[in-house]
Amino acid sequence: MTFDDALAAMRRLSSGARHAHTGQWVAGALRTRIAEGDLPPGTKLLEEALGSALGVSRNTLREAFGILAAENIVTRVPNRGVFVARPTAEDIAEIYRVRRYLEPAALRWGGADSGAAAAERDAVIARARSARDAGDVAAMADANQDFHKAVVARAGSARFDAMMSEVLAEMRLVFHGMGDDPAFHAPYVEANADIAALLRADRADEAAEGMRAYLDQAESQLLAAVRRERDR
Amino acid sequence: MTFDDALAAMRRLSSGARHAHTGQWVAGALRTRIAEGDLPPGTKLLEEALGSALGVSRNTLREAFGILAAENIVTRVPNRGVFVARPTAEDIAEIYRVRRYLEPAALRWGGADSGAAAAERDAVIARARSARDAGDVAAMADANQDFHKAVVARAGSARFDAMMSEVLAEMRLVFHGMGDDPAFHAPYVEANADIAALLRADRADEAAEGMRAYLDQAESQLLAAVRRERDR
DNA sequence: GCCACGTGAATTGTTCAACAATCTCCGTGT
DNA sequence: ACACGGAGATTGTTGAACAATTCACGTGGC
Repeated sequence: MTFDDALAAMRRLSSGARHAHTGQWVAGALRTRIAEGDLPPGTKLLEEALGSALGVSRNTLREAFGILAAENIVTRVPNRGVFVARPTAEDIAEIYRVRRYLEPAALRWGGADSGAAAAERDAVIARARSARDAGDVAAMADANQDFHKAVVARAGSARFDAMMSEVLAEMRLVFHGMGDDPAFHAPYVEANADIAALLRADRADEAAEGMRAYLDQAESQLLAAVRRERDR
Repeated sequence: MTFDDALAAMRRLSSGARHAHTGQWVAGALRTRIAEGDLPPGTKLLEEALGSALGVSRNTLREAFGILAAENIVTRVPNRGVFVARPTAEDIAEIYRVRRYLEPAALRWGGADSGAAAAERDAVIARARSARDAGDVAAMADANQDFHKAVVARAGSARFDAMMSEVLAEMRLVFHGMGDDPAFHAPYVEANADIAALLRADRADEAAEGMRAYLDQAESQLLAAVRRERDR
């Protein structure tokens, strides 16, 4: 049966390509569409339409919805359907609440970091700087997210990594919900560099407190921008 | 249509009782069965059998499995089925990794706590003490979990509360997987009280560091017990 | 004009029956 | 002892069905 196995594997790779992974697959497809900015916040996701578009049954699509709902990327309203999440002010507050504990904790108690980790942070910062100088807002936002992910990675917890990724995915939704102002991300490039410098100098406690102040300021700036957007 | 509505609501409450909630309902039923200790770790959850037992279709049961899998209460092995999770040593390490950041962070940065929060902690500690004196292991474990939940609640984040609940649910699975030693929980009653005292004295930083040491010790003690159990 | 009120269509929640893919178990031959 | 095949059981996925609920819209009363 080995030959048939190989055949089946190839068929799986080329064509439709899945048994026991369809739900994950669909969830992934939707996740990137949403992160990319197609399917903006508030969009209603019709089961029939999406199911036929992706070539999966309504049941399977539903499973994917379950996954995305658990990640807060999508909102399920009973008997009304699922929508691309549109984070509220309270959602933003919760995002920063999470970050304001998670990131400082990872800085404060993450231990002395390996040279590799420090090098990776430096690379991310360099990427952010060149994106800023090139005026590439998307790349700047990406690099910023990568920096904060790297900070949390110091904790070495898969769970925290996942939580941070979810929270940052929600941040993307916030940005997609409003006009993406180029001047918004720029100041944070050097703020990140400052944190990295403190960390490299083994001043973890100061890095942690600096991060808390940083996040406090970022939150109020973002909330102000959102309010401005709402009253426009 | 108000009368028909009321009728429908009553019918819903009395009989089968759900449209748009069945998945949650089933997940909840399974969750308590597992937490209670029926369905011990490693148990295979047959779709056909469980579905008919709970009076739901295989599809709906599957949705419930998805919810529980996201909570790490249940393990999904593709094409093999779902099993009540049997936490490995690495899982235990991850649990304590999470707790070792989350709880100290909540202590350190949770701010001055309200009298209500302090009073609730004291009540929990009193409950733990009387359970210990009465030799009621289950009640002691419950009170201990409540204390640590109260600590994390200082952060005021629904997300952290949920994460802590999940992690503690996994801890229950660990305890169900081994013989529940009465002498195991007892020492932690006073350790909790010490943390609470530091907090009440506004010595948050010491409370945080104390908690880290506490959790370090608890982890190695638990890992040793698990290893002992494995080699039995 | 405008608001309460059905009424019918559209959509979701759930079930059921089927089938393909995969795993498990068990005998067989070597 | 051990690889090799099947037969049966279980999971993964689909499609169609139906009940429950919401939504859109036209009607009538004020």
